[in-house]
Amino acid sequence: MVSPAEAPKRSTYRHGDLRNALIEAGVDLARESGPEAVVLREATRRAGVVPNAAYRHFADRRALLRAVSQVALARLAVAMESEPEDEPAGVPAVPGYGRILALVTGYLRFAQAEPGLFRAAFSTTDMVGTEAGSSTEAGGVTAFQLLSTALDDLVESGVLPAERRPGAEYFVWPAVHGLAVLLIDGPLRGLLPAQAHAAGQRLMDSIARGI
Amino acid sequence: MVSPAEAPKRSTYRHGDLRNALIEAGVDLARESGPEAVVLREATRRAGVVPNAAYRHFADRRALLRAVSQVALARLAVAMESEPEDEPAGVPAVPGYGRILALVTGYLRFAQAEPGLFRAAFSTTDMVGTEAGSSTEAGGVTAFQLLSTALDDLVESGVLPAERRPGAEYFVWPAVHGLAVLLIDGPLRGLLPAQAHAAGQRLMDSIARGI
DNA sequence: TGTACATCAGTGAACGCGCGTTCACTGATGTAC
DNA sequence: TGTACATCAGTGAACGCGCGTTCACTGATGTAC
Repeated sequence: MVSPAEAPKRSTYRHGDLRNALIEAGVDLARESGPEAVVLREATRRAGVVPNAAYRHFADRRALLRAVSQVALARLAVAMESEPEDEPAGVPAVPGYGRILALVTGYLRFAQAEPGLFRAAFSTTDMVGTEAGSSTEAGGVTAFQLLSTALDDLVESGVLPAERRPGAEYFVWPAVHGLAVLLIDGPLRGLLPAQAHAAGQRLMDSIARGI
Repeated sequence: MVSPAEAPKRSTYRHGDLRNALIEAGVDLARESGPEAVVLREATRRAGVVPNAAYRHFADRRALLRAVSQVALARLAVAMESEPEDEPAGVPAVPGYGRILALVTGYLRFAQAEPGLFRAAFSTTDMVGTEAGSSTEAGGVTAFQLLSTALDDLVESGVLPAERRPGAEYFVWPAVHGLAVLLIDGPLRGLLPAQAHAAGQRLMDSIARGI
């Protein structure tokens, strides 16, 4: 129903890189309709392969979803890092603050631009490298880590008093994440990206004051 | 599979209050496994009724979920309001601040005690009375409204400068909601209620400073 | 360089499942006379 | 107080669907000789 000729007829018997093809299909599904749409049969269909072929590469449906989730987390991190660090008038140019603002803006922008993928990122139970300092296996850096080191830098440059540092990410992150979530499917859903950006700015101001 | 004798054999032909029975069953399902578990057939099963009987009271599955969601929102509000307003040592007794702290604590406590119901509360698209000041039809008051009026009181009692008031709930609420969400299925999942409470306290301190 | 063979990725067919939803029905209840 | 009847809440049976998952298979590929 999605598209008539979804399956790209293989010429070879072997697929070649089915595992990644399935993950990519799963990512597409998540983008379109969120994590609950990451469905084994549809993923195999899109990869042009028979349903049970997936079991050569994933133990079960959850395993595929987990892989998709990790990709989503990685993309979120990339979106945060690649957000340009522009510092307009208003705020005095505090070193390191612009960095955090950019990360947060990237976070919110990603959530709004890719709600399905954003939800998929946080849909699975085991999140990589966010807690207890476990390093990322997938070869990326997580949103949480980006924020943490940015806060560390803030301390290092003397902007943030060291005694305020501990646990600061448990304050900043929830605030941003909460705004993102409410923007996606909460009562703030209707907001345009521009309005969302403004809300993010205001949030960041308050956070800066709070820290 | 859930329970052997789930269906409470009716003696009368008519059920009497099937609509509410279905909602109540739906609420139970949400409590047990979240909004995606709110399933028409199971709800009718628990109400001791044949599946299609539900269509006398709900247009479709989504309509039932919507009703369940409203109940969940109402219960969240009740949990917030009934949270005792104790003000321990540390913080100076600012009038109205204890109230907000209690609301927030109730919010977090509910999210952690009833994660499935909490998720169900925010699962549906049309949330009652949260935006544009639409009043609650269900006869309750929403979390958002509680917070807003508490902030109003804070201004009235002179604690919060009036110029800081506009949009304050768009800062406080996301922060609290974000913490709640991350506590439920995010990387902060493992935290014990006591730890969560501490995190909430710290968050509130930061918020108070931020406001 | 050529042949035999083991590996194992993808096939084909099938399963049981629970779901949402539609249909024509039936029989308890409340109302009009 | 009693009877006829309309209403409409719940019944019974069935539909088509897509899902996850298992089974024995097959045939392309890479390796050993």
